[in-house]
Amino acid sequence: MQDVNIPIQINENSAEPLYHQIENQLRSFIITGQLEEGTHLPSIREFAGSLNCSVITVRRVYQDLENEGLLRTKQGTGTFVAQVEAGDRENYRLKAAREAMQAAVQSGKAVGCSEKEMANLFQEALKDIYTK
Amino acid sequence: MQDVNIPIQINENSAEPLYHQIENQLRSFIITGQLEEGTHLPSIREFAGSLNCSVITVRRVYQDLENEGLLRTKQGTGTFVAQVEAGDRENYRLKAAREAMQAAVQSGKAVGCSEKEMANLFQEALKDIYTK
Amino acid sequence: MQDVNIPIQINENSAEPLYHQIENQLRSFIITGQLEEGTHLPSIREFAGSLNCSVITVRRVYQDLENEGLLRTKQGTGTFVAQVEAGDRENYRLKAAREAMQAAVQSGKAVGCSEKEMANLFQEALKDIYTK
Amino acid sequence: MQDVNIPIQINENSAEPLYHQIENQLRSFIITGQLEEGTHLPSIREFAGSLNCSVITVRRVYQDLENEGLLRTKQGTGTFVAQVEAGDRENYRLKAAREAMQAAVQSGKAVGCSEKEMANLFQEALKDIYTK
DNA sequence: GTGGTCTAGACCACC
DNA sequence: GTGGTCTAGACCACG
Repeated sequence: MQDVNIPIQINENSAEPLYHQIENQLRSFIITGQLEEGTHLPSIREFAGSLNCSVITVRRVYQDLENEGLLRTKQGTGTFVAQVEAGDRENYRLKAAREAMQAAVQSGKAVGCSEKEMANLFQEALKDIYTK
Repeated sequence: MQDVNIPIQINENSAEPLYHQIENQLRSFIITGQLEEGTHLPSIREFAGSLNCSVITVRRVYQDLENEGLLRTKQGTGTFVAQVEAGDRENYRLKAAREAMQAAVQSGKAVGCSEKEMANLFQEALKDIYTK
Repeated sequence: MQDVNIPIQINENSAEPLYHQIENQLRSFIITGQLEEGTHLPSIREFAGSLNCSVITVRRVYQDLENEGLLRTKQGTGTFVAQVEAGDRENYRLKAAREAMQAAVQSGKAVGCSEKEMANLFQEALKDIYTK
Repeated sequence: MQDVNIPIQINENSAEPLYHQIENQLRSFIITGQLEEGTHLPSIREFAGSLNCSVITVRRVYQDLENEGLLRTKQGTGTFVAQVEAGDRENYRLKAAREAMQAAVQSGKAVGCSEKEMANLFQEALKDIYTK
């Protein structure tokens, strides 16, 4: 149980809601194990200050993730990273990636890409992103 | 110049806005050539009726696609599929697919997927979607 | 799909949060079938007005129940009672009652009640409440 | 007058506030006679240490139970179990159980349980909890 | 018109 | 100090 600094990147120009951006990144940190079980997250007020947003926005993030079972909060004490079962963690980890990939292939098929073209796009994306 | 029936599929449960679903499918039909240049689209009212949605929604769709240069509206006559240059068509065709693929790979990396895992997800998606 | 009047009872003196009271009663109406699938709920503004509370409170209620899968909301259109599978409905229906009953018996055992005493308390409660 | 070890069980995951859990269990021990009149309770600090919680929490517990007349505090000496009249003891004993049972039956009725279903739930709870 | 997001600020309960 | 609830009010996206 220790307090930590959490490097959230906010994109103000994105159409994605603020609370969504924060949620997604925080979820990633938890399910990849970069934030360990029991870690004491910053208080909502503190986090709001460092993110330069409203406490309500942070509260919503914490609450949503608590509903997902990734956080545990105790009144008067703070908010902590919950215990995540190994199986659940693996499911969480692949769920977002799988959904995005299905969507990508779907939209490729919609505009008439062949399987070969899709494979090229995939290799291209892989190279672009994993060598950054 | 002929009037046509356009098979749009609406998913009521999707979080994707209605106008977006229609736009994307109509765009696909145009850039894949399933709707030929000069084709006379249904009137806003008629289309709204057959889609069982508001005329406002269809108006927005036509307007957005006109702004993209895919449609052309003639006062008092109707809305037609515009001329699409071969190069533009190819760009259009790959743009959406490429962006979705980049997003998918990005989100995979975010949750710590290895390149191999991504490749598996890709093959899985390919099989799921192209054999449907 | 029709608009309805929903008789929510607010107890201002209760320690139970306002949004909780509303949620619980609305959930009951849905899972008991008193609100049928597809029913168009009042808009958040309208409901807030008739409940004499903030729109935010109503929004939270709708959102929580949507997360539970009991409601479905479409931007610009409104909020509707979702399709509830028969099995799910039965589970929902008994879950709250079962939990309360377990808690009651637990607390009875904690203060040393015999099984016979508990049975008396149960019969007493049954008579008090079901003959009202 | 003797010092004792008091086996309080804390459930960290419960939504029930910490001070409530402790209060309820301590109250049970007193009214069931498991803690006899005159028993010298641990000091606030000592108890807080063994429960691994804040002294503030224990102070609140002692104070609440003193207000209920179940404890008696003597400056500089400590906190003791007060005299409980036989009638009061019986009232205390049944009060919590009766209230929980009424609440359970109420919530059962709210979701449309028949009296027979309630009886089944009661028997089920009785078996679950009294045979543990 | 509908819901969706974000804000500032108040007051309470808990530790 | 912590989180929990509720408020009023603004602005945007959707139909």
